[in-house]
Amino acid sequence: MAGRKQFDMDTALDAALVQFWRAGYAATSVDDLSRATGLNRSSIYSSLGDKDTVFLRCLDRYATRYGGRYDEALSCAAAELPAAFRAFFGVTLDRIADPELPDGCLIAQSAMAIPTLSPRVAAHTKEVLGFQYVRLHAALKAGGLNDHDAGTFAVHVAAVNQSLAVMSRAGASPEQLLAIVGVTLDALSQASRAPGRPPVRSG
Amino acid sequence: MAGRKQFDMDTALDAALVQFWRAGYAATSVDDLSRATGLNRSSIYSSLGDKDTVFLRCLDRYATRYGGRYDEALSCAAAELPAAFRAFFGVTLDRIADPELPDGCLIAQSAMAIPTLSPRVAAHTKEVLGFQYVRLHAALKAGGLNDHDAGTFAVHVAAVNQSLAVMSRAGASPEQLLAIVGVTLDALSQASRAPGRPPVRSG
DNA sequence: CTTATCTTGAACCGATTGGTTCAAGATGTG
DNA sequence: CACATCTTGAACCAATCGGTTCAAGATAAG
Repeated sequence: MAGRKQFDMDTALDAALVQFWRAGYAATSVDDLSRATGLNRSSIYSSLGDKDTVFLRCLDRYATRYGGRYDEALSCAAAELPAAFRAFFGVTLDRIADPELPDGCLIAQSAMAIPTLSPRVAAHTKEVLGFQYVRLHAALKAGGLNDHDAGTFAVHVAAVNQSLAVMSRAGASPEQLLAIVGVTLDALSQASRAPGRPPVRSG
Repeated sequence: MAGRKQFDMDTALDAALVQFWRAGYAATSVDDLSRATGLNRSSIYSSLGDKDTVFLRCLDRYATRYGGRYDEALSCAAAELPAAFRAFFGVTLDRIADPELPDGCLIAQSAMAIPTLSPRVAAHTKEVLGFQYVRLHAALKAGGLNDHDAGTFAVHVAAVNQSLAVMSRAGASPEQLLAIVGVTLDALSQASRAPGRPPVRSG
């Protein structure tokens, strides 16, 4: 028919994603998005939608991209549970080590900001976090853990994974991040080796 | 001399603290502080300082208040290491369970927002986080762990403690939060029982 | 009551917020 | 070229942002 799109939607969304990822929702203005994407203010509203919509798209983009990598890492859980979870944390650690990407985690950041987010965005954030729990729980059961242990470790691993974002932003070294996940991986292989004994005793 | 202060500084600072704690730095305006404290806009600037200063005061207030409780919890580390750390996490869990206080953790929130904070506030946030690490490291050594293990568990415990804030904001149940710390406490008592063997093997 | 201090409300500042509208220009197709 | 689409810059809106100033009022000590 006529003039095609002159900007790359993927590139623009990636730029917006990095902006939100670095500064968070509240500290990112539409002008910031305009600067980051190189798109005009009006183009953002006509092509990407309002701030909330852009943020939701970025959340989905982030979740889809890294969710796939997490799935891949966990795919060998049935055969080698500890190795699978070492790979799982490796996805996060690699992302943190990438100098082109912001530290932290967009999901964790959004979770912290939930009380200030619109109901739409808040609900979506919780949904994405729930997905990760399901993913982890399935992998742990595939690895031979019983239902209770799988639930325990799933929420623990999810929490530790989120904490890497906080600690990296606080200036933790790669060695320190490795130490954080090391304790968890050790506990996991212990539980994996002795599947009969409940690994968590609160007494 | 003349007219005394007519507002309670402690009450006002507590109100400001809760506001920052709930909404974070970026999502809190000076008007929000005015509403929360009940103080007039001009009174805030004359009595509490500008936004950055008020935030710094709240950070200190938060750190002092809960830091003391953490110290108290860890005081029995030399005698009963696992019990001390169960009490340590208990401080955080009790705070989360308190319906009058916001979920999450002001320090963790500030750490996530570091890229958007002023250098002054960012540096202070890192400082406060460093204090907690030192506190944990000392307790772990007092409990009999060697230097390497103490460093490993100190950063792990600090990370897990921060993660409780994220997970609670994301809607995690008290049982799930208990499961998160349960894995860590189990790994710790394991290491405490076998102090010779390094509890973290990355192979 | 006088006086010195504290507190208040309100106005003001320039800048920025999220969001909308529109006319002009760029683009590539037919 | 003519046409339809896409993109742009700019202006505009009401609202809010952080920050400052100041005169009026409240307060309690002397």
